[in-house]
Amino acid sequence: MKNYNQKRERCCEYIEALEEERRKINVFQRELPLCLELVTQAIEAYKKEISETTMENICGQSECSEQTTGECGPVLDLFIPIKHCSTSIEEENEEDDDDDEHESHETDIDFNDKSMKSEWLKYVQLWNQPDTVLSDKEGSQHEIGRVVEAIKRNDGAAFHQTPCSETSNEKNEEGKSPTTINGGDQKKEAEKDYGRRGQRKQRRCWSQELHRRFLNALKQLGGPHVATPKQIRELMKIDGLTNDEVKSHLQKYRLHTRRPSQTTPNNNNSQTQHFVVVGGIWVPQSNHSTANAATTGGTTTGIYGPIVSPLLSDWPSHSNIGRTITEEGSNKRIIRCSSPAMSSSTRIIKMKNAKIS
DNA sequence: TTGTTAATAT
DNA sequence: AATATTAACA
Repeated sequence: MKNYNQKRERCCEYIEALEEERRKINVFQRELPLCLELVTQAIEAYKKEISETTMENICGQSECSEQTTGECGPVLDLFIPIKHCSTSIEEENEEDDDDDEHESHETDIDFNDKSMKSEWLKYVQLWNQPDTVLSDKEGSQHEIGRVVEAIKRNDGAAFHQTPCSETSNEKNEEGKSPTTINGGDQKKEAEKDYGRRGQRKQRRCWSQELHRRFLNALKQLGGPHVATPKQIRELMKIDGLTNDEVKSHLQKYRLHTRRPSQTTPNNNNSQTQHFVVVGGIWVPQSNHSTANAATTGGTTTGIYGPIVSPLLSDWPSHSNIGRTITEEGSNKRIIRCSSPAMSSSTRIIKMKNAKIS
């Protein structure tokens, strides 16, 4: 009776929300085929349920609906907490994107169901590490587990230029302690896995979100040249993240930072920038005067790109990570900097020292 | 601890 | 080719 109406109404709500979701996802059809499929399936399931409920209502029977509910309800609850705010995954991203202050609540308030779920989702997004996340409630839902797994992989691959490790992710069930998410266990796992043969940790993909946090921390600390790995790690508040990882990422970031800007229009082909050796470094012939600036690693305006802008942009010079894919450079302008690893002041100093001593 | 470099893996 | 991990060194 009223049960029926309620149920029906709820289903309609779900369906509506799902369809909206599907519209959004549709844009990323290519990148998130499974996600799309999942949502579609869910919609179907709910439609089916509605019709079944109708039948029940007519016949006065109530029985088989339980199954369908059991099957697709959890999925929806997992992905679309309609009750609260009809968030989508992306919106969730936005949420902890700009505001940095509310990180405290993050650790405080969770432990009701919803927060647990969002935590879960966060981890799904932030890490490509497959294991240790699905804690419980998979008893009846292998299917969902698989789908989720697939989505995780897909998501990881979709948003990043590097395909992460897509293939090696499917050996994570058995009886392992399923509860933990943090780094300690990851390490242990890694040791277990690679202990015999090698000792390489599983490669970690720096997802957009992760990188955003990284940038955030960087911003707060005053830029890539003053921030230290430890500080960054602490600000990022990702557990399992190690200093070394941050260090490595920071290193890469800095390299990007001091790379030549893409500004030089290569239209004139014979445009090989002429470099001149000044005091042991390569500088563009045009302006020797910037040599000093270049060595300081500070505000170089010479061959090295603008440095302090990265506060807002993802990667200093070029990046097809985040934004629209801006038609990759069809022409390579390789000549750039003569020595790729030629870097900061320390190097120069070292060179000098070496020569002196 | 941090910054670099180089070797190696993905 | 780009990235990530690691070890070694200053």
